[in-house]
Amino acid sequence: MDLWPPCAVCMRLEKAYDPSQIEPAWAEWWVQEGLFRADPESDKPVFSLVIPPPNVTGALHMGHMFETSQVDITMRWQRMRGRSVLWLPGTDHAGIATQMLVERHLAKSGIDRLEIGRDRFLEHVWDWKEHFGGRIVGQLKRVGASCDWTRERFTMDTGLSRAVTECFVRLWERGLVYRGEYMVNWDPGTRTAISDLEVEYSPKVGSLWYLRYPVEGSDGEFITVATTRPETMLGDTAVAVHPADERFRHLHGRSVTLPLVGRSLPVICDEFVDPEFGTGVVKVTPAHDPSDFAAGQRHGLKCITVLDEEARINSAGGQYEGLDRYKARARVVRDLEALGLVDRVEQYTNNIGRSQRSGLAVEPRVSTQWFVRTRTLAEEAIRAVEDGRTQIIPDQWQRNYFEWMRNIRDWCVSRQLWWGHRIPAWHLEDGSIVVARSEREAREQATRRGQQITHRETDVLDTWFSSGLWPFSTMGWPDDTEDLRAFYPTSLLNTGFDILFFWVARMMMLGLAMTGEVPFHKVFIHGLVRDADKQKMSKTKGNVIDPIKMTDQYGTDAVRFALVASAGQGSDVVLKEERIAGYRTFANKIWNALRFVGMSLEKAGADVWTPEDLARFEPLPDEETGVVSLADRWIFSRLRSVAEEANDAIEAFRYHEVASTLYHFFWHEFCDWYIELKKLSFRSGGGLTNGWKNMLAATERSLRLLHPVMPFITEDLWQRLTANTPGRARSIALSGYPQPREGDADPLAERDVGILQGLVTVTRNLRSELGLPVREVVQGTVHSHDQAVLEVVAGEGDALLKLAAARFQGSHGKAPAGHALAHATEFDLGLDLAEGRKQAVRDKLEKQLAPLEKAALRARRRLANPHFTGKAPARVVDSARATLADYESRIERIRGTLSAI
RNA sequence: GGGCGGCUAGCUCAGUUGGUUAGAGCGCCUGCCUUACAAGCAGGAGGCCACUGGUUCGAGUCCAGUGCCGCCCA
Repeated sequence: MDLWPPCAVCMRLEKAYDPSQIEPAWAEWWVQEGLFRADPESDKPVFSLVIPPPNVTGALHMGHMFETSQVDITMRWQRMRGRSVLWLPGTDHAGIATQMLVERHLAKSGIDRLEIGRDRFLEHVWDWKEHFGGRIVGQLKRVGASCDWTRERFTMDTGLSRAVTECFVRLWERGLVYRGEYMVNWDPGTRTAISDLEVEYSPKVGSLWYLRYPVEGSDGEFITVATTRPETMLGDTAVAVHPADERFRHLHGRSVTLPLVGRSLPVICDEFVDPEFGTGVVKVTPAHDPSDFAAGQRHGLKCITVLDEEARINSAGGQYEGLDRYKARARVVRDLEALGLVDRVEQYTNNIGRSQRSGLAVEPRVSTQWFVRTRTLAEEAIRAVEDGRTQIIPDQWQRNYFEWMRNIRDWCVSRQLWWGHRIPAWHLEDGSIVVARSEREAREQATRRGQQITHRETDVLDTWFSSGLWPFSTMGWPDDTEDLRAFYPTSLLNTGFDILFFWVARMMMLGLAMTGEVPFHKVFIHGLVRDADKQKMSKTKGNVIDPIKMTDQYGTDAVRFALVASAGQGSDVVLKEERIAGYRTFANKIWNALRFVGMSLEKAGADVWTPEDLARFEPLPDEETGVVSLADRWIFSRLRSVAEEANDAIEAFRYHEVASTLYHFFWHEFCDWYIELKKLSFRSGGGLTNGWKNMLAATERSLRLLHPVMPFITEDLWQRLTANTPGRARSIALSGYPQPREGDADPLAERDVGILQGLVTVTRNLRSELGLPVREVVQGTVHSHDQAVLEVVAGEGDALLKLAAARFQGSHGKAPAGHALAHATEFDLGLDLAEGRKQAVRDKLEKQLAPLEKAALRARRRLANPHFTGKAPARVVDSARATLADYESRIERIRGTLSAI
């Protein structure tokens, strides 16, 4: 990439940072250069992660962006600190969602999938995938996700499909897959079974109808049943009462007649009946209600299905055949009313289960489906978390995981769809089934049984079945590959709590069952991205903030920073555009700081530096005086602390802490104090002095600290800063992450800069409170008992003049009465002022006195308490004494000043 | 019905094992175009840490209860 022709100092930057000028090019360069390619042969320690594969037809939303930002921080950090990193990207075929999308698309051109047939339809879906599948991948590249794009996978790739078949066959062979007629959640919209997890419940106000069924052999006697779904009465095969319910003892062993149909229904006794609900008598419809289905099994009742795949009444519904379930309901009620069999109707609110996909009310339906037996799989998955092989962070999610796993039900994995992994089962002439890795293998099995294959199973597998294999199917399983050996189990999974059960739990179960190992050692669960009103972002609400739009407008770095800085560990992000704009100004600050450093270096005539100059850990002394400047000692010490905090925070997934630490350091320490102090020693034409070398090293190290969080601007500036440095890394992403070294701490420098900052701040404050002209140099005296303060006053006169516009004399001891105007812990400060300012001084000091006296009173009371001095640890008591002494000293000095002026 | 989380400045949120006068960003007020940045600089105001009780020498932090908000499961 030759965006930057070599120049003496490649730092002639525009005044304002414009991310759109640099980001797309760097994003492309990172991919082209293959900087993030994983090396299975590396002997470095490994850090690996697979991306939660987004839907292949999807577009990047803020949730992806948030997750990607966090992961990218971790991955770039791991890479910079010398790990062999694999970040494996890819996409998911998203069975139902994609099939619906393509069906809708085809419908617009008047094409019906049932007319064109399975094969033609699948061709259309693949076309669609080729056409739109690249979008989200391109967006991930654009926002700088440092994935190994050479390893991109898709859940329907040949290799992954083979893994799906292999897994299914192995589960079948172990008796962990079974097929049978059971009640499942049926989505009449997509006309497929769906799993329990794909049903979303919401309360809906409806009616509770009380229907009267005539008792047989007892003329004129009725029993009344309560139901929310009168149309299902067409499929009733019994009525039930609780065995201990005395009210209905006389009905035991009797029968009733089902109105409209005329069928005779036995009265059964079963404890599933709640005597408190309705009348205490319930109609039993085994084909259309889960608990009725179970009761039907217990009592050997017939199961009469009256609804078809689209929830219309079928031929078993007699005169109602062909009616939609809601129309049928109205007709049934009307007809019963006409017969006087509707006793009454009450308003009733119940929870309606809706399909996550179609939004239609789910219909409990008996059908033949494939299930994974989950109990033993779940037990192993629970154990793996209990014994710490996999750690869930933050740990509150562990409880949810255990709770769900312990109450898990068998997993319905068959879907009546076309787009997905077709179940590797073949039907034989005698109605039996073989499960096999291939049609040939199936034929062999059939032959052994003396049978012929009639056809292959038409159902496909739940999308989450293939997603459940993702951590190892993507690395070549079931073969024993180099990647699997190097990178599996993966180190970390970063994902949202919304798919903890859908995905994480299934990966745990299938991973352990197939590979004998946990799929990942740590799971970090992040929160949701919400809008400014804390609402979930959704297309239907129209409140989505498009990450790509924000990226184009403010820069990826700003969007990433806003996302990670806005969320405490594991908590939701409330995202406002102003916040993103705020971090663009931070990027601009960095840009200008580097612009200034570059310009100044150019003026100084320094243009070439060595890697050693950049990697310096100890500041160099001034060539003439042989002394290391206070500013340099201080910034090197601060860099050490910040490196420590940043490393610790990233390691522990405290991303918001990384963000705020770096933000504060760069802006309020590096820019506000370090650069300002260094300006004092800037000279033209002096070349690359030691002072410059120190600044260069500090600047470069700051960029490296920031890189994982703000990859684009730091890459760009780092490339410019090091353009003429021989032997440097190709990219900042491949340079080292700053590590704290014990010897780099300089507590004396930190103390002295603290004093300097105190003097400057107190002076500025006085200046503002007293209304002194901003740049008028004032004279004054600093009184202190502390030798360190007097040394700073004597040694940092230039800094005080520049930063506080003041010339100070040091004076040992207390200030004479009335001379000082400000009283800090370590010093009194006096300025030479005209008389007229005295009242302002008085106001200011009196304002300070009140809270100080309150605090002193509290401290005094505490120290007077013998329980405190007796029981609290000595260090706490000592520090309380010191604090009180400080309060009292300041109060006394302020009072002294007040009475003297 | 069972479970989980939250309640701290006008807004969005930090606050590690209990220990000085509770922090940040944004917003607000005042003054500055100081030779990197007005997307800037300097200064400032603003808080019964939801409520009640308890443990403790000491509670935003630990315990119990109450209220409100949100989420998950049935």
